[in-house]
This record gives sequence, C-alpha cells and structure tokens, in this order.
Amino acid sequence: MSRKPVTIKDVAAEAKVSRATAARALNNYGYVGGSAAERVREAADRLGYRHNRIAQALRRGDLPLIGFIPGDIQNPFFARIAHDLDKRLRQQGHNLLIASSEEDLDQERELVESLRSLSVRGLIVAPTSARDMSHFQSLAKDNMPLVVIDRYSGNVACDSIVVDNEGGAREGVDLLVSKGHRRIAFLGDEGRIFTVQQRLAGYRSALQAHGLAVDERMIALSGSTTKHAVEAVIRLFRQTPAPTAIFTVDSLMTTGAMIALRSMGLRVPRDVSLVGFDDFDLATFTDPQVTVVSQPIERIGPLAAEIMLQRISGDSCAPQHHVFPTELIIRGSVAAI
Amino acid sequence: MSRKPVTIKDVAAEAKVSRATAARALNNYGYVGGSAAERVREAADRLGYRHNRIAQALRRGDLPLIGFIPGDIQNPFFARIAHDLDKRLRQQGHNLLIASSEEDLDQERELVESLRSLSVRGLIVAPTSARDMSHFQSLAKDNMPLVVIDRYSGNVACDSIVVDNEGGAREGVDLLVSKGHRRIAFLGDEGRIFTVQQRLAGYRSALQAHGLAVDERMIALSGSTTKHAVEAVIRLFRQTPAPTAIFTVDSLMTTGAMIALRSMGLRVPRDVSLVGFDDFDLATFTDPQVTVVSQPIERIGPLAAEIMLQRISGDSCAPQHHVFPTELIIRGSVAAI
DNA sequence: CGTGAATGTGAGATCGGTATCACATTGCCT
DNA sequence: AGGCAATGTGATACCGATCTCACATTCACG
Repeated sequence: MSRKPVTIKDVAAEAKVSRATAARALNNYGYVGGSAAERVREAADRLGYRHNRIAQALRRGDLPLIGFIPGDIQNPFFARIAHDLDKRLRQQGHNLLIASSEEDLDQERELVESLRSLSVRGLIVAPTSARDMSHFQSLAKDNMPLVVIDRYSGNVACDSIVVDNEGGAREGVDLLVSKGHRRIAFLGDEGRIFTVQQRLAGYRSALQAHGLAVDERMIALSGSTTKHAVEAVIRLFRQTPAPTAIFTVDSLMTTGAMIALRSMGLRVPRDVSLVGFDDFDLATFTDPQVTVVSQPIERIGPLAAEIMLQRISGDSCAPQHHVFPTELIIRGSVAAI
Repeated sequence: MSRKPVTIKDVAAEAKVSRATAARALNNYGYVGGSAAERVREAADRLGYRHNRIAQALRRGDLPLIGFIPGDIQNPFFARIAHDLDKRLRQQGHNLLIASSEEDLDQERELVESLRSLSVRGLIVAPTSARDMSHFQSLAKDNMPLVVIDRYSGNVACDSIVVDNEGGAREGVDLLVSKGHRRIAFLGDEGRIFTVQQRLAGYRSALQAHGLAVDERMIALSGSTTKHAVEAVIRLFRQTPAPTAIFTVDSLMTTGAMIALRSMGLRVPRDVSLVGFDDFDLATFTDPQVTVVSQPIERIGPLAAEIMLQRISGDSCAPQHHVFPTELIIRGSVAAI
C-alpha cells in the first residue's frame, strides 16, 4: 500500500547515472551534461521524486524554518504580525514555525530550546519578560539571528522593533487632561507586563507634567481576559470619588472597560471619557466610536521579516533598534468635563 | 567565537565511551551501566549538549512537526483553533507548523508539498475548496495522517470535523421568518466558499419550508473584508422593496452589515433584524447585542488534535467524521415585524 | 564447576542528500 | 601535434544520531 518515498538513489538508477550526477541535475549546480540532466529530470518526474529537506538540512546545518514566539497567537496584534511574517518569509522559501509562549517565562525557555534543536535559522520573539533574557544570550553566541519585537530592554545584543509606548500613553492621557479630567483611571494587563509598565510610565509622566498627583487607587492591573478587566473596572468606579475618565492599555482591556461601564449604567463619553491603547477593527463600530492610541502594526511584521532575511543572508552589522511612533486617533469617546 | 554545536560524539569522547553507549545513556534505552550513564549525562551537561532533531529525524523518518493549513490565521476562528491545537500537540512533544493558504488553491497545493518535504508527521487542514482535493489524495496513499476541519465534502478518505452549517443557517433564518419577516437578505463571503454554500442551502431550505419564494436579488456574495461587506449590504438595502432582515454568514460579514446599516441610518432591530453565523467576542457588547448561530469552536481544535495523536500513534481504523450541532443564541438584534 | 541467560559495550551500517576529489574526455590555442 | 583548460561523471566521505550485531563480562543455577 504505502510504497516508501522515492529517493535520489531511485532517480539515479532510473536515469542510469550516479547519485552525484542526479543531485547535480536536480539542483543545477556544477557540470552536468544536457542529455543526462534531461533524463534525470524525466526520471524524477516519472517516479514522483520529492526533495527530502531533512537529509538536506543535516548536511547544510539548518532547515528552512524560522521560529516565531508571540505571547499569544489569538491576540489580533500577534496574529497580524504572524501573518505578515509568514507572507514575506515564505516568498523567500522559509517556513514560519509559530509557538506561543502564553506569556510564561518557563514555557518560553522551553520553546527556545525546542526550536533550536529543530535547527531553525532564526527566531523572532516577543519576550515575556524584558528583564530575564538569559535564554537569548546563548543564541547570540551561536550566531543564531534573533529579532525581538514589541518588548525590548536593551540587555541582549540583537535587533529590536518596538513602539513608543511611553510617548503614546502620554499623548492619550494628555488629551484627557486637556479636556479637564483630573481623576483618570489606568487599566493594565498582567500579561504583557513590560509593555504595560512603559505605558504606565507614560501615564504617570503625563499627569506629573500637568502638576497632577498620581493616585495609586486609580491604577488597576487585571488578568488578561475581558472578564477580569470588567471586574477591575467595576472596582475602580465603585470608589468615591469615582474617576471621570479611564485610559486602557490594550484592546482587550478597552473592550472590558466598555462592557463594565455599560453594566454600571455609566455612559461614554457623557459620564466617563475613554482612551485606549491599540486600535481594533470594531473601534469605529462601537457606540460611541473609541478614541485610541494606535501603533503602526502594519510595519512591524514586514520590518522584522526584512531584518531576519538580512541576518540569514549573513549580514552581521551592529544590531538595529527601531522605535515606531504611535498615533492618536480621535473619535467619539472623550468629552470635556 | 561561534563554537560549533556539541554532538553526541563530543559527549562520548568526554565521557570516554562509544557513541552508541552515549546515545543509550541519553535516551535511556537498551542496556547501560549505571556509572557509564552517569558519566555521559555529566559530560552532556558540561558541554551543553543539545539533541539534533534533524539527524534523529533522518533516521526515524519524520520530524516532531504537524502542519496546520488554515484559510487565514488572522481569522479569529482559525486563530482559536491554532491555539488549541498547539497547546494539545505540544504537550505530546509535537510542534505545530502553521501555514496559511490565504484561501488560494494553488498556494494550498504548494504548502502541502512544502510541508511534506519537511517530513511532517501529519496535516490538519481547512481546505480552500472542498471540490478539488486531489492534492490530498496522495497523502493518504503515503499513510500521512490528515484531518480536515471546517469544510469537507467526502471525496477523500480522511478524518473530518465540521459543523452543521446547513442546519444552523436554517435555524437562524427560521427565527426571522417566525417573527414575520418575508424579505430576508443573505450576505455571504467569497473566501470560505464551501461553508457559505452550505449556509446558503440552509437559508434556501428554511424559506422553502415556510412556503416563501427565494428572491435571488436578496442574496449577495461579497469579498472577504469588512469594507466589501459594507458595500454589498448597502447595495442590498438600496433595492425597493428593501429587505426587512438580514442573515450574515460569519462574524466579519456581521460586522460589515452593522456598519453599513448604521451608515444608512437604519436601526437594528427597529428597522432591520439581524442574525449572524458565528459568535464573536464583542457580540454582547455592540448595541444591540447580536443574535447569532454559534458553533462549538472550543471543541474543534481539541478533537482534531486528539484524532491526529491517535493516527500518529498508528491507529488506522476507518476515517471518523464528526458533525457538531450549532446553537442559536438569542440576543437583541431581532424584532417582530 | 560448567553452561546458558542476562547485562554491558563498541564497531559499523544506515538514513538521503551534498561536496570533494579523482579520473576521463573534449576543445582550443600555439 | 602537444599541452592545458574546460567540461562531464562516478566513487566516496560526510552530516549526527540510532540501531543491529557481535563480543565480552557477570551471574545464577543445576
């Protein structure tokens, strides 16, 4: 039933040449006679020969694979990046191996090991922790290309692509302050801790720049689900005096906030103003449309792919560090107080 | 700088045993003396030995890889399934290689070839076309496990997992009819053609069961983006007499319909009733909340993974075919006429 | 104390493709 | 015609891990 796969040896035999010649004909390199090449290709066709990348890889040292380790593939942010990476890398004959760390440092370590033992050519990672990057340091030693996206703290020599989280958050909070808001809540997410810390820093610095004190009771960190976000927001707004505005750290949290506010009977923007980090598809559809700080997500994946391809082709110039600016998109969820 | 990777030969030398013994110690099989095993493990540790899966794979015949070919990884439906697959398969030591077909038959064919040459252990696919499955037939011949999800037409001998698209659509349209609607529009998506055909069949059969004629002008097929959906809906509702209700084929189309209706000044459900196929996160958040036909997405990935694991471990019983029922979730987007 | 079983180890083949080297043959130039 | 480069081909080593087989011990038991 299941005949075993056709090898180059079979093809060579069929074409009555040696394995070496067959290989040369199939990969066109070295000297091959025209008629021999013809016969080999014909034989390969007839037998249904299929390259065995593994054998090839054993000789070359690596597989046409590039690993991608996002925090969570279900997060539309990472799904988009995965899509862009896959598209570009596949054009160049690479396959993208996606393995989600689920924002767990230990799992991330294991994945790195696992991908290395698969001899991937490079790794593109959104690290769970920007602090503990020890498992990445050894990659550099072995000359494995590494591109870090979304979170980077500078303690590993590799390329990085991030957005200006602090500046973006500052701009969003600035808007709220300029509309007269003084009690502005902050809703963060435990999952993407590093990004959240930077956005929180932007929040603090915006308040301080306007001479406003930072009230720690206005700051909430919730679990990384809509449900947790809802609960956290309810707690925030049960306080007296309640916030008059809220800044949320990503689209999941934004969604949670809107659900929570509605359930408490608070109207946006009449009762509460809202600014969220991250744009999302339905942001223009909700009622009201949500004012957001958007990041140029469409540029991150392609750039990461480009850098990776450079590195794979042997470019070993100094690490590149890219910081993209954010953009404040004003819609209808902010009102003057 | 970049010392070359440590091989089992190095470990064996360090531990002063033969490669064979080293291999036995590291994979604990066969007979190995306690002290020898000890020394080998120590040496491996000291040298930082890392398994080379490629060499292993060349011997065994396959890599710990399973391919997943969805139509589009950005579609939350497939992202969810990818996540569930990855989680379960990784537990068993497999890596999930995700490659999106972008709903393109030729690309799908190439991907299948490409994944085969990587010696994956099995494939999980949401076929672009349920009609032309020729590229899958040869898989079966070579005993490569294949699990088809979301779309299946029966002409390949493999396991399949689908939902009752026709029944679900019928139920949704039934609801609209029972509320007195007679001019019910249908909005489909060119991308996932097969699924759409089944849902369209459900739509037709529901109307016919109630003795209503099917008006072809009420049926629109749009491109697979929100933007196209919006345009298609606007065309549908510009007709006279206009529809009083609309059934949409997936969450993307549902979103598009809501945006279009709003832009035309039509209110849901006062002016137009809406039922969508596929539940989505924000369905309970929009105003009004959307009545949907939901599929048990949380069961598809895990089941597919389970079947794949069975097949990989050599189970070769007859192909299994699973059809999940859908569930009508009534929220606030349908009103009596 | 001898003999067969259980245990431990190493040499070498193997997986499929590629690279190197050696050996032929042809062609071109002086 | 002689000589050297260009061209075509096959034999063989190699990549790293595993597996089979042969061989050496050790052990137990009659």
